[in-house]
This record gives sequence, structure tokens and C-alpha cells, in this order.
Amino acid sequence: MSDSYHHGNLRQALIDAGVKIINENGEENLSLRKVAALCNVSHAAPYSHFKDKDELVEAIKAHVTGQFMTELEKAVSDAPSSEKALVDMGRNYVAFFMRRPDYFKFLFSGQNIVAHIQPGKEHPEDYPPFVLLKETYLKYLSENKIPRTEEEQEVDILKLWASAHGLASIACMSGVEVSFDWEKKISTDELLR
Amino acid sequence: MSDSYHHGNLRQALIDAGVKIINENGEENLSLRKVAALCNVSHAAPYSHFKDKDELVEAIKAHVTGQFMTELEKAVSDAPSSEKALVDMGRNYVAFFMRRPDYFKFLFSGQNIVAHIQPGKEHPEDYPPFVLLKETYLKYLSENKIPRTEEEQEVDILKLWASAHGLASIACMSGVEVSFDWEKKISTDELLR
DNA sequence: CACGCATCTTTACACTGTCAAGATACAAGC
DNA sequence: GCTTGTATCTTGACAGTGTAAAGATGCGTG
Repeated sequence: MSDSYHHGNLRQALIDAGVKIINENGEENLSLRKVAALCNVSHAAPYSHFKDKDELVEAIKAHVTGQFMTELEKAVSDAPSSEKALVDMGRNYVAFFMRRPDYFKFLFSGQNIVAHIQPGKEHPEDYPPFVLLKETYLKYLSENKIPRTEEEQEVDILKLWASAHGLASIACMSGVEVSFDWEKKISTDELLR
Repeated sequence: MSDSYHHGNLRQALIDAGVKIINENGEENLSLRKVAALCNVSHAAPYSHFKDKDELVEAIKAHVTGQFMTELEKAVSDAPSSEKALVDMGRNYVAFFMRRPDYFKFLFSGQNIVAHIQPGKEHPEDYPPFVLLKETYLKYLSENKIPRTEEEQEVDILKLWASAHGLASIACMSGVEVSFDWEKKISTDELLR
């Protein structure tokens, strides 16, 4: 049961509480003490599971990134071709953060994203959403037998990522207005790719 | 003179101190009290000039945005054509923040950028760098007599902005590695446009 | 000269992250 | 079963933060 604290699943409960606070009160209201209070636990209890506030935040980010990933993976698995998958990934990338602007600010306000653009130079700590984009792009190349130098590939990957990420960023800055239905427009693939 | 505090230029001194802190100790070390201390003034003195910490931060942002703007304006005035101006603006956009990653996090960690994409729907509070991009793009259209519907124009503007902004954002996330010389590559216009 | 007002200081408060010391309770060994 | 140990949680404290109220200071205007 969930009332048997003092042992069990406090670590996960703290992460969930953090996500809840971000969703309900915004990223700027996330604090160690509030997270602890939400779990009915003293303000120093989190230190048994995380050495830092940063370590808690990092765990919450990993959790949110997980949700983000399932959204992107759905785009890939639902797409009939790898070309469509690429475009749909971008669409879901932007749509995810339009639905939860606080997640964007939370995930990318720090500076800890690691990513190796160069094909073949993967790294275990690479940011998972980026890895998926890279894989999908490479599959697109090989499926369609498109010849591309390594440097051209790097540029392509960077452009794909940047356009989706930049669009998401702009969409999350509260006062940016477009005349058309933004989400609808994105789904017609005119903005991405 | 600058020693005659207690009257004079405290407001501007606070802004300059804020910029200095961001440059030397990073955006996360910016605090009202440190800014006040740097000006040899009590910790509550800023409240005579700003109602909030937010209002101070907003003033500092405006100051930094000013530096950013002169960088972009230089690209426009130095370019022989409006087409070249567009590309160079993007290049300077990214280069500026690559030189000062802390400025990027500082400027865009909040959510107060206002921008009206639709041509003809300008607003006095629109983000100046965006306004310049929009103007340059429209000049490019008219100079080259390129026919474009209003919605197509919106999409173009958004794509231009998003690619530059996304590239800057990615470049500012510490662990993103490319095999080529990033700044050099950007200046060859292969990434932007 | 006196008044008023903008500016700055002092003091206080709630909230934050962090740490040290102690309490609690489960698991393992005898 | 009882003791011991260790992971977990509590309590209390401290420095740093933003903010508000109250008082001090000194300039310009009447």
C-alpha cells in the first residue's frame, strides 16, 4: 500500500510529487521542501535518496523525458515510412511541449543535455530523444538509398533537431501569436522539414 | 561622477552590476542582494527603482537584448543584399549566444517574449530581434518580387526564426558535440537557410 | 528656511537549500 | 529471541534569498 511509508517507495514518490508540482503550480514553484511536504515527510528526508536538489531535479527530468520519449516513439512506430516518421517525430516534438510549456522550461533551463551529432560516434549518455532522431534519420537515408557525406549528415541532423526544438521553444514563450491554428498547421507538415 | 551615489545613476548601476554578475558568475548567481552589494548599497535599495526582482531582471534583459540587437543590425547593414542579410542575421544570432551561453539561458529562461508573426500585425511590445528579422524577410520578398501568400509568409518567418533560435539553443547546451568547427560551419551558410 | 519627496538604511519575516545530530525501524547474525 | 547494524526519517540549526514596513537622509521647490 501507499501508506506504508518509512520504507518502500519514497524515492519514486518524491519524483512523482515533483512532476505534480510542475504541472499544477509551474516549474518556478518546485522546491525540495514542498516536494517533501507533498509526501508527508520531513524537509530533510529527500537527502536519504538524493545528495542534492540537483540530483532530485535530474531524476525528475529523466522521468519527464521518459514521457516525452514515448510520444516520439509512437510517431516512429505509427509511421508507414521512415520519411514520414521523421516529419511526425518533429510534429510530436513540438506538440508535446505545446501541451505542457512548463515541461519545456523545466527540461531545458539547465545545460546538461549531451549529444554527439556525428554518425557512428554514439555515447551512452546521449540525450535519448536526440538518439531516436538520429537513428530515424539514418534509417531514412539507407531506406531510400540517399548518398550523403558524413558532414552533410551532421548538418542534416542538426537542422532537423534545431527546427523542431526552436519551434517548440518559440511556441512555449507565452506571447508568440500566429494567425493560423498552430497545432493544426504543424500537423500539415508545412512548418517542419 | 560615479562616486556621488545617493543621487545620480543607481538604477543604471544596478543593471550593469547584474550584467557583470551574469558574465562572471553565471546566470544562476544573480540575486537582488548581490547586485545591491556590488553597488555598495543596502539590500533593499533596489526597491526604490524596481518594484520587484522581476522588474530588475526585465531591465537587465532589455539591456542585454540591446547588445544582441546591435549584433543583428550590423549583419543587416553590412550585407550587400537582403537575401545575404537574412542569412547573416541567422549566423550572428547563433554566434552571439555561442560566445555568451549564459546570455541565452538568462534571456530565454522566462516566458515573456511577445511576437506577432503575421505581417501587418505589428505590436509595439514585439521582441525587437524578431521585428528586425520580420522586416528583413519582407524586404527580401519585395526586393526580389517573390510572390507569397500571407500564411506562407508566416510559415517562412517562423521557420527562419526557429532554425536560428533552435540552433542557438542547442549550441548553448553544454554537451552537444559536432565534428566540424561549428562557428566556421555556420558562417558558410550551410546550416542556416 | 521649511517643507515635501525621492532615495537609501534598518529591521524583520517567511521561505529556501543544506548540514549535523539524533530517533526509528527493518534485516542479519549470533 | 535478542543484539547489532544500517538505511531511513526527524529535529534543529544556519546562511542566503525576496519582500515589506518603518525610519533616516538629503535634495529641490515653495
